[in-house]
Amino acid sequence: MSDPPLFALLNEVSIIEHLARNRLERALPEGLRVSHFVVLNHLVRMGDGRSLVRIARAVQVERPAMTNTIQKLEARGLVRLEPDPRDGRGKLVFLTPAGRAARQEAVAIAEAAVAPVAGDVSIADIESVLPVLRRLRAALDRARD
Amino acid sequence: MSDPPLFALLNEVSIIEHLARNRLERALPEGLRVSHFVVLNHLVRMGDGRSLVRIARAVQVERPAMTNTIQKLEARGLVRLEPDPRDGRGKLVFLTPAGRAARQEAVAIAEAAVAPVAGDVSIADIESVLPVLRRLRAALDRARD
DNA sequence: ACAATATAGTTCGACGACGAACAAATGCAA
DNA sequence: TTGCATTTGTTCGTCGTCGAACTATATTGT
Repeated sequence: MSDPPLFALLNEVSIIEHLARNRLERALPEGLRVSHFVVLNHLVRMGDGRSLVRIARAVQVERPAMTNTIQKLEARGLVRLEPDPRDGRGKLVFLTPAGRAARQEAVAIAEAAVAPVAGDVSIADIESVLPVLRRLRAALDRARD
Repeated sequence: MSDPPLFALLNEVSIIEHLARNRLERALPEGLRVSHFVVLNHLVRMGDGRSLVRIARAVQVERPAMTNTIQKLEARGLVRLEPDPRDGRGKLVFLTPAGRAARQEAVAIAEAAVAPVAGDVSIADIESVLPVLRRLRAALDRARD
């Protein structure tokens, strides 16, 4: 009656994701959602000037969700849009200075939010686990239609 | 400019959760949501005759979400409700035979859905990873207000 | 016993994400 | 070139989850 190991793993993953997301959501400044933070983070780390679809694919949301997120970020002045000079359909997303500042602040908040658990999971633990998770992620990504 | 290891871990977790959830959602029979499946699964594994709040806490959703989920399950005849004889406010949730059958079918579907990734992640991999994740989950759970 | 507080379940309004469908622009094929 | 399929970003309708607020019942403190 016990679960296959992969189920147990996905179950843990699901609960961790939920707890971490809720925790971060509450810690972030009023109105800045986790989805916004993820996009800001992505743009800082991978470079801005990317199209909506490209960002959407990278952070695993559908295009309408990204339209919504980017509109919120633009309304907050954290992001600026320009038409793609090479593709009349596309828009390119650029970070504003305010966007970079907000991201930096959010990272600090996020670090503080997860700090309490750092004592229970060591760096070595994490690094032993990461390769497997990356492989799992890659496999799931590949298996996606 | 690189992430703290714990961030990288949570990032992988978040993506894996998203991919796995989407994949399962599409594989499940029409109208049976992942949230429904999670509840059925919980009742089979941990025993039925539990209250809504208790189930809600176990599967990490808020009470209104559980009210909604249980109402859907009841409408489908997968679950039956009885007043708690020891607490006039409470309702106890019981699985119906149809509910157990639906769960069994859903488990088979879920197993088939994740089968393609089994080749990339061995049982040994999973078991090496599980203890760390459980510790992380417990830490996050404890740190929750 | 009785008032104050907490808890179970629900309803409500807001919000984010999804799939479907659309217009505009691009790419490909004959 | 012209016609068809693809892609980009958007809008729309639906749905699930959340927090706040409410009723009814329990529990606690005095």
